[in-house]
Amino acid sequence: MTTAPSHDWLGSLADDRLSQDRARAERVADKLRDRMLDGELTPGLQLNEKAISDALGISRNTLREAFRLLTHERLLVHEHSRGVFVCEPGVDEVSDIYAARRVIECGAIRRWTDATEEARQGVRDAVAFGVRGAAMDNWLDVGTSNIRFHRAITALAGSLRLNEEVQRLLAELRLAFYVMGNPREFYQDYLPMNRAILALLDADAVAEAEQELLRYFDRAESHLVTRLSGR
Amino acid sequence: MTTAPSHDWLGSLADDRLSQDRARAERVADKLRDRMLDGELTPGLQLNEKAISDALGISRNTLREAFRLLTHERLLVHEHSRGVFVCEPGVDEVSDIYAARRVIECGAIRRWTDATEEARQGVRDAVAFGVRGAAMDNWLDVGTSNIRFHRAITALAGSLRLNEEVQRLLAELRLAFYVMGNPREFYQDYLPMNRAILALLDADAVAEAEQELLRYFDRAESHLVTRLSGR
DNA sequence: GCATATTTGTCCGTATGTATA
DNA sequence: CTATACATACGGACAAATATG
Repeated sequence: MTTAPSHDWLGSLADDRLSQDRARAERVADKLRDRMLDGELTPGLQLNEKAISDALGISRNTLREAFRLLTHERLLVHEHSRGVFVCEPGVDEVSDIYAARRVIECGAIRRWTDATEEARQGVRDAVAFGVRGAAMDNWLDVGTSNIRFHRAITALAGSLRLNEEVQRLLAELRLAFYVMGNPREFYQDYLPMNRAILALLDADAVAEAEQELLRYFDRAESHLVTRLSGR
Repeated sequence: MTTAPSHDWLGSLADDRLSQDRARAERVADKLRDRMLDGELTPGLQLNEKAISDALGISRNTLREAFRLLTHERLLVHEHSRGVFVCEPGVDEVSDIYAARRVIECGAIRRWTDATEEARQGVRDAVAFGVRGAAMDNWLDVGTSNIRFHRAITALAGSLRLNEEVQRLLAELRLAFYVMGNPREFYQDYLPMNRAILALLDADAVAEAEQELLRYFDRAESHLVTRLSGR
């Protein structure tokens, strides 16, 4: 596990003062999670308890509770008597995540006709957001639209627990995306696939949409795996 | 939230002394989880920090970390400045759980032909265990065999993350089973269904097996929901 | 409605064990 | 092997919220 001693990112955490009362640990966890998904806290980085708790003006116990939350989300790994580190997902983890996503999202997309109109509209909105982003050459928006698209597909099943699980899986995947330097390279191929899936759904060709979704998973996984194994 | 002041179950927690070194909070969480799934810690019961930490010979901070873990598994609920309570899942929660299980397990069962022989054998073993239990009129074993069966179905997909999620869902569901006084009443109908599903799988009739699995979910959910709403 | 006791939320200081230089 | 740095866990403290009479 590589240990980068730079704590430059600490400043960005302490900018706004945390107010006193409740759920402080969860707010700290939210802050740390944001920094991880921004790419500021890179995979493999060690998180020092004292440095962070001092920077945030909170106690170590509170910070440890935040670490627990993030460890449970698989964004941090905990090595006994060594500390916590930002996860760096490898090939095995990525394959496992895609196996889970294949099951969940393919199961969810079949509910298209049974889903609420609101849920179906969520899928359309996600695609539309990505189309606008691509038109304005904003590939960061295209990336987030892709996330939104897959969360919207999952939401067709109408289960909060399923939604949360997919959100965890996507957050974990985001740490693997770190190896993809250029977001455009990764996402430009997938926006057309999302549009195709939506077109099939709107034509009530649900089985074909599921097949297309499976093709997406195959391509995205192999794309990511080849990048990860070549390091 | 009902608060039962009886702390009789504390003795059974403190029986074997906790050894010193690692992951103490996780072991405490395991102990508490076992007591919940045994039915010793009944839904709605409040867990007193000081009483439990004293009984276990651990500090409050360590116990609070264990609470965090179990809260994240949805086995405990945390009410601010009031404390933690054993979850009592209602109709909405149960429906949500079954919606998630329908997606996950139906997606997983389709992998039957692609799964490893080891995973397929796991399904056969679970059914066989239930058959033996029924023959010996041991309905507790039949109950655990049902849990094993559904975990084995999930394992066909070959994703550790999916397995863990289903395990969480089943643990949460177990708290809802509390309203079913007689385990035999609940399980005796489902063992034949599991046998039928296995027979269809072994005949490579995967689509029919999935349909039968869906029927199981519909029956189990309505069975539980009618019991929960009539209180 | 009020006063009191209990419980929780938050934090500190410290002793101990462990890994790394 | 020693020294240093760090994580682990404990006990105690105090404020704030809640429950009880």
